[in-house]
Amino acid sequence: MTRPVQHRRVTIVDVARHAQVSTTAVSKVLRNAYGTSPSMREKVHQAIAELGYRPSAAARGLRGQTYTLGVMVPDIANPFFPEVLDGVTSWLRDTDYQVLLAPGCAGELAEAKTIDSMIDRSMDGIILIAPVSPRAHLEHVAGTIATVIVGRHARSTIFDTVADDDIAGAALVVDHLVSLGHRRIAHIEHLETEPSCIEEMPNMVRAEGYRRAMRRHGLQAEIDVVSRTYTREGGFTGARELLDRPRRPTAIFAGADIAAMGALEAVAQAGLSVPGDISVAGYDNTPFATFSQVSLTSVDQAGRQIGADAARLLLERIADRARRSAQITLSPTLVVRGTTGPPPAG
Amino acid sequence: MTRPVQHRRVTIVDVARHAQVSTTAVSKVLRNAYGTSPSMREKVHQAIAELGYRPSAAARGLRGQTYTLGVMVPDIANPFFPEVLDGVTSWLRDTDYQVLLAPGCAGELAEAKTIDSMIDRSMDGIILIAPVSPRAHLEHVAGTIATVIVGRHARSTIFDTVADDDIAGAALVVDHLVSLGHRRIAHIEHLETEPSCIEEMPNMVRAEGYRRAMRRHGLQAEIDVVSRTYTREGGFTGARELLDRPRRPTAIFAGADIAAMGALEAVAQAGLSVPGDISVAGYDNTPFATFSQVSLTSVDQAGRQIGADAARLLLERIADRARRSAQITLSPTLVVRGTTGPPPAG
DNA sequence: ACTGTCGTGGGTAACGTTGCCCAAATGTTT
DNA sequence: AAACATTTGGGCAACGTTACCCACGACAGT
Repeated sequence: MTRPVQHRRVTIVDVARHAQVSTTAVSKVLRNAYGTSPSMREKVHQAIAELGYRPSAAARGLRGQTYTLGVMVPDIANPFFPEVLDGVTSWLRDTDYQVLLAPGCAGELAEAKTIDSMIDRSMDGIILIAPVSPRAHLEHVAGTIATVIVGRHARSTIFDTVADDDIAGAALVVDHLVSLGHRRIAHIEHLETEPSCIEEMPNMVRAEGYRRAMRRHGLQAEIDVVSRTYTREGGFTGARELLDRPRRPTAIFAGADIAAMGALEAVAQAGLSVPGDISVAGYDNTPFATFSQVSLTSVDQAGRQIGADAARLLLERIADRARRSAQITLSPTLVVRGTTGPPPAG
Repeated sequence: MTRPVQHRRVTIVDVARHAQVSTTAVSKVLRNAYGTSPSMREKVHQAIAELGYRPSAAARGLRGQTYTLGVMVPDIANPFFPEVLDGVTSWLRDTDYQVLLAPGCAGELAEAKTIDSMIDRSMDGIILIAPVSPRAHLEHVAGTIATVIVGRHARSTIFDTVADDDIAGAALVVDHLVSLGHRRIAHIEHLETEPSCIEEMPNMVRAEGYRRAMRRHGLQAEIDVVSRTYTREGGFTGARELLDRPRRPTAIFAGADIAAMGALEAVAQAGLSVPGDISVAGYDNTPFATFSQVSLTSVDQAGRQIGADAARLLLERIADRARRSAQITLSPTLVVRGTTGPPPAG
């Protein structure tokens, strides 16, 4: 039964004393800065190991770096985001940076609070995934802290962006469905309740891509969009509305797998079969879509790659805040599975 | 085109000057400490608002509190954890605390690194979900930082625990299957590669609960456990092994929904129907299980409640580090759905 | 009038780290 | 041999906040 004594934390001063050098020396070794001899490095490293010293991020933060990167995800329950996160962390594996996730940011207000809290904690940089804040606010944030924005189709001089080509992704789905013989193809989009900087958001671009592709195929008269959210609930009610139409669509393209999931439920509940009576496609190619009982046709936007690129850009921007901004656009691919097929005859 | 000037951060000194009071006064108002008159509070609050002041967590951390709580999750892709997290954040909604998530902790080494990084960042407290570290290490951590452990069936004087009664949960599944007429009920368990403090882990307790329930029904001869991991892959290969048995089980109880998902795939791939040829049950009652196309019978362990309890205990422990430790055990319930039914005749 | 007590406010020294500067010793060029 | 460059190490002052003290005036009870 060891007594849980409250030890005072080992500091750089303890290490310096133990290694018989100055605190400056220890600090230099820690940051492998200029002006350290091999023998000194040796002594210091040994002292660090013997005392089990760990630098205080708080004290470092007060002076500058914290070696902490923040990632904001809009919805932790959406299975697409873990994949992006995985890309981020695996890119940072061999660095000194620690990634921390800020969860639960529903709405512009909560998002601003979350971003502020990351700034307050002196993080070295942040990755914002599909933020809903107005453009001007993002610019302001990026002026304060190194920032990479994922998903938004924006171009700024002070932040970098990584996004999927949502126009192309939506076109892949429409092209696929048209080539199967569909004409009445409907879309379930995500609509923010607070309308700010709409046209930059990935969901809006997907809807626009759908419309353009439909027009390209001469199907402008068949364009049919219902506005919900990218959630199971949104997909469910959206699909139900579509199924109640006098001329029911023969295919539903949901802007996200999680919405497609809800749509599939609505279709099943209506007693219709997939893809016999109606085809359903999603977006994101989440693990759920690959599940063989579901086998959802979906657009793959390479979440891991997005995450890795975002991490890389963030490190570059931390190293040089004034460097030219970069915009990376990744090309999506279509993964055809069992939920899409030819429309019913007649 | 606003020029992105690098503003110096607004500090407590600026606020003090602007409000014509001392920094001490501002600090007191911020923490609503003793010794502030209403008029002073008024002045300070106005100055804070006018300057847009935000306290630096780094500086606060150096002195004591950071108002930051850390949550470690073992696997961000497992859909059960978002639910727990949701419970945590909703309980903390109206407090000054910010929750940060530390992702990706596969294995004991990565876990230790993650915990250390939270301690380095002077977090006020941490919630560890199903940690795999040895008992002694957890005690040591809890001696350094306020700690609540979720999932482990442990009892300590210095950390609190919240767990589901996994023995009872496993029994619910076995009882249900037996009442349907099953006898050959197999179990897919999760086995850590690094074997430390095995018997405390929820997965091991579930397996033990399965064994006890089988014995209670006089089915000790039918006990059949395959060891994998709580992943889709683990469930898939585990189920395949079970299906290849000369005397194939009539029911499979996977220790987690995500493993049950893999098991369902293996069953489908073997050309068997659920629940006609074989029944499948899971654990956690994740959103996936509720999906009507899957309709997985599963044990609900009230993730939101677990998270809320953990948050509450953590705040209590932060307020009083010496208080008696608490152990909360929640009773699971069984949600019967479509993947379980009577065994095939003969 | 004299001692306490209370309410109100401020001064100051940390907390642990790092960037800037300077000093001494050593090596290199003219 | 003198002048200069380079390497090696340390002193010191921040960074922004808070806990601990002390000072002052007002007011109550002797």
